[in-house]
Amino acid sequence: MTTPARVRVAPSPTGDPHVGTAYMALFDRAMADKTGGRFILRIEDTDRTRYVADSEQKIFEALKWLGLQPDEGPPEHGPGGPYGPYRQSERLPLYKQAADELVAKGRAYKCYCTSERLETLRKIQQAEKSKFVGYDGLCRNLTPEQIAANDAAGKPHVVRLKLRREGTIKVHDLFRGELSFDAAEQQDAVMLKSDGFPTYHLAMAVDDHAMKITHVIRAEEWLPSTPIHFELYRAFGWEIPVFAHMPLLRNKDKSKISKRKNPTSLLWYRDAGFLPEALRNFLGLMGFSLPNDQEIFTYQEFLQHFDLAKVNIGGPIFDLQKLHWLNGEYIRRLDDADLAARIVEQCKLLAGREAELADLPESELPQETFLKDFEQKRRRQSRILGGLAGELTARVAKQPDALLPIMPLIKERLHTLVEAADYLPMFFTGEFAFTREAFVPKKQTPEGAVQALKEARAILAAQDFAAPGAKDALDAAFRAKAEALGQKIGPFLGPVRVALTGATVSPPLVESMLVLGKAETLRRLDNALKFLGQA
RNA sequence: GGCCCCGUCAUCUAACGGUUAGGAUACGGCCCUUUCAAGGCCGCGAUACGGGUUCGAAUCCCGUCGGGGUCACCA
Repeated sequence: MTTPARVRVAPSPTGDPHVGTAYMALFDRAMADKTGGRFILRIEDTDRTRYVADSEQKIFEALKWLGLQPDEGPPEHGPGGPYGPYRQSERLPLYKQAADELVAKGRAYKCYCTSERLETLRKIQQAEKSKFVGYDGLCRNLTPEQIAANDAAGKPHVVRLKLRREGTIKVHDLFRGELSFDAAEQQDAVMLKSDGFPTYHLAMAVDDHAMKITHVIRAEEWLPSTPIHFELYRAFGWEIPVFAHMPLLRNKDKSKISKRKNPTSLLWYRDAGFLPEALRNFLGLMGFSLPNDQEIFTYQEFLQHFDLAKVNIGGPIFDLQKLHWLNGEYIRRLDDADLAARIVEQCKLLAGREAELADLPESELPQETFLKDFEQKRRRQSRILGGLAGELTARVAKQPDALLPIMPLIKERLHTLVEAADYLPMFFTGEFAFTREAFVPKKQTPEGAVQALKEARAILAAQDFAAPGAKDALDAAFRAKAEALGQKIGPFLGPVRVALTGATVSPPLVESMLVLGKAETLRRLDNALKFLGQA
């Protein structure tokens, strides 16, 4: 039952690595691991007009980041393998040979129709509301003499698959079972383009066959062209692998996930401070579930329960809000050293990218409210974090565990690494642009603020920060003082918080003071008093 | 529009043909609290609709409706 599967992910290098690629790669990786098989990365670079030079490198990095490395793939980025080359542009002779074979067998033919003719044809068909839209087969029955004449005249041509005109074409899908398509509605698809490059259809079949792929796990958008693929395999006389059409990831409006409505670049998720294991977990939740309502799981746990046949094929909406929650869960489970290291890495990743991370004009911001807020915040936070890179790396270089004491204070406040920007700066600078409003919220008075600062200063000045139990002692002292003044502890510590952190929202105060040290804490209180004109 | 796929809370999903249709996110409330979080408790909230089959249907069948995908010398 579990013969080793050979599966592949086959992205085309046309831009940033896509979240859908990672989604397929996860299920590929699981299928290979579950069966003791192999996971292959094949680069489908047959479209020269859309080729982006550094895309392939990014795809590989993104898969590595997610821990979804292939077992076989282009040797420049990894393991290589016995079925190479793994880049379609390096396999051109194979496709030519395959196309020739089909023509020789009478299963394909040369077509000399111009793209102008094709376009006109399409327009007419659409205008006539014709049931059939597609190539009309004009060149299907060219005589050998006509073909020779065309070739002699140097006319460019494509090679088209010669499909049956009647009956039904049966295909099989792992999830949906047998599916029938009317042969008359299929068109003679192009196999070889006039530039000598293959189309997806030919290249996919030739390579999957040559690479001994057992399971074609791909997106549902391919379902309509599956009849062509089955007929192609049949024309060659090859064994047909199992086809499994995975659901499409969706935008909030249920349309297929797209750049304009949802972040689709894996690099975006990395930049925004999502943990690879959290994103991978989240992708695993899309269409699959573990027993006992378990939502947070390691790859090993996922694998333990994985069964390709149990995938839920209703198209899941990619809910960034839930990923945000899940990422927070993962961050909270990180130990302090790990979290600190990841924050430092994130800082380095973002350093020097201020221009790229500038605020977006309203018109370029996403429409959806959560995403819009997230993107605005994330850009601001990214700039702050990037700016901290130098200071952080310097401190860690001097003292490797310098950040450790801070981690417990911020860990449970983070949902992404980038959100550390909201809490970290106060530990590295005491120079704040104070405003009077911050010190004096509604219902409070300037005198009250000054008094609170002075009282707090007195308590702190009398306390040995290094003493055991310093935290509890300070807690108690602040509490007692607030009570003595007839105040609640919250409002009492308000001005102190602003003095110490420059913000009205911060990590817990007393713990923060202990991290800062007595001298720095007192200095900041004095600065604040000076600002309020009460030094 | 033709063809194809899909249809359980707003979202991700669970439920041998027999459950008060479960969990999670989000949202609301309460508790905890030093701000913000985190955490705890409670609440809101779904089997698209109509027919069958069956003692019994979210589950099987048909239809309707809805959503999506696809109709390139792109993948």
